[in-house]
Amino acid sequence: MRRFPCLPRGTVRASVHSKNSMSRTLIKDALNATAPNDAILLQGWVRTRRDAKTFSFLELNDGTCLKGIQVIADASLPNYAAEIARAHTGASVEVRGKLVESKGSGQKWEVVASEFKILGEADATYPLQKKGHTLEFLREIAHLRPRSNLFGAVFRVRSRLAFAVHQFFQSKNFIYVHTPIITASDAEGAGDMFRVTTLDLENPPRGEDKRVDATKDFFGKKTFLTVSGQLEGEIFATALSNVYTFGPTFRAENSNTSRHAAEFWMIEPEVAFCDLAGDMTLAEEFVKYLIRDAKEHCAADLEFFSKFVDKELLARLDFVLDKPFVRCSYTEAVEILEKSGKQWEHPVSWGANLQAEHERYLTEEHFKCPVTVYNYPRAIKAFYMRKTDGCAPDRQTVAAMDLLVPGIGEIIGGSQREERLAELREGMALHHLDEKAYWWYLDLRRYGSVPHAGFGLGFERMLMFVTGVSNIRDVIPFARTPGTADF
RNA sequence: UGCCCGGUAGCUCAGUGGCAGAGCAGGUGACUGUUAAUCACUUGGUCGCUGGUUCGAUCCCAGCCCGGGCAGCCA
Repeated sequence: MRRFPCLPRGTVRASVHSKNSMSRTLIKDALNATAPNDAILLQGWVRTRRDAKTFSFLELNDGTCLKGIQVIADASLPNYAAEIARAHTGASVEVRGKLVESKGSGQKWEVVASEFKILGEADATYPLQKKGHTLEFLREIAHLRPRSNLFGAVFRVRSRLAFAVHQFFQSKNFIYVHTPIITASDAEGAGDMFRVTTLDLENPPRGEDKRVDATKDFFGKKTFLTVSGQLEGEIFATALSNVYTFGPTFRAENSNTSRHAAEFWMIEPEVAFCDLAGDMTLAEEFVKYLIRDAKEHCAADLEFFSKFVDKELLARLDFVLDKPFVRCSYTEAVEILEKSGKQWEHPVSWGANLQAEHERYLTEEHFKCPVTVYNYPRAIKAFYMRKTDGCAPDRQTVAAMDLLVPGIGEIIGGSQREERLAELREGMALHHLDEKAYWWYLDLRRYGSVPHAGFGLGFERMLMFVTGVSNIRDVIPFARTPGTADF
């Protein structure tokens, strides 16, 4: 659909093939009208039809907002008998008529049709019914589910929040960096990677040792889909000061949970001249900004979620906005868990990773609030995290932090990075990494190194938190999970 | 990948070792400024697949496939 800049905001030229040039009004704008309108053109999909003796009610939705608009099609319309019978749920239609104040209750405006045309019929096999469907069923018809109330709302919020991500960082003078999707570094430690290759898998080139010869591959070496843009982000942070990435991320783990996907979108800010405390503050501000933005710009959609998905959603979002997030060191967290008197499936002890049950207890039961846990044992965290000064030898920690939220668990993971060359090399040795593969990363510490920190926010997990939708597959247009890459 | 639960009409589900059920959707009719309208009637089935037990299996057993939940991995 072509947009014409001369038209008022929200109007779109109906079609270059139209008999006349009346502009399309989006249903969102029609519902927000401040005055009646004698000539209006609506285009959208029929949600439901109710027939009276001498006319029909049609509820029309075009995805621009949650609500549909009520259209009155009178039996005196010349094509009424033929067309109205075809106006089933799901059909696409074009309506010309008058926007008038509704005689019925339940809506302010409605459209009395003077012309009514079915553009695309939807017969009885159309899978979306007026009744509610299970999320599992809707996943199987991911090509049609955006036409449902829930998924329309989810993807409107997704779009808005993606925009808000940029607004937040741009307003703080962060530079947006496009880090590569294809990467040759296979030891970032963030999980299994998808191999990228153009080699003939049936008959790959082999070296003298009979092993597949990766030097014959497209890039002359083994390559993978990125699991994180962080290392490249650090390159730009140590040049442009404040940067962020926002793009797709890939993990080839065989994870079958409601909060893992093989392809997801991650936001990774990286801040030069910043320590862990500053990193935690930025994370908290960021999360609150996104929530506030959704509440402001997606109010109707959020109300829908709180009515049909999670009754406590709005109260929880307000609560999160009102309170400062709790900050709790790993060592304190372990003490809390040990003193809780709970029977843990996974035992708690200093040095062991916090398990989901532990994280859930901290954020949902003990603090009842988002919690940032920081300073984790060095042995269980990544090589690039900054070694904490002055630790007891058997309790060495690094400046890592995880932001935990009720219902979802970890939504952000971040750290202050090790900026000291000697300590970084020590960390790499500890994790058995080959320095040669990271020569450029080490160079950042050789030349003008600065303290810096950053984190990764899982965009879909944030959407789950904001919408109350409890499965990650339902906040991604087309989810990629083990065994599933449909559409 | 491990543990657990499920798969019966288009959808949501009930059910039984012996003729396959309901609600909704669809169809027909009635009624109505209706709001997931209402009322009456009505069409609709490879009971996930394969094999086994049995006179007889949708039901019991085994294997497989698919979906979901939880755990691990993490964002």
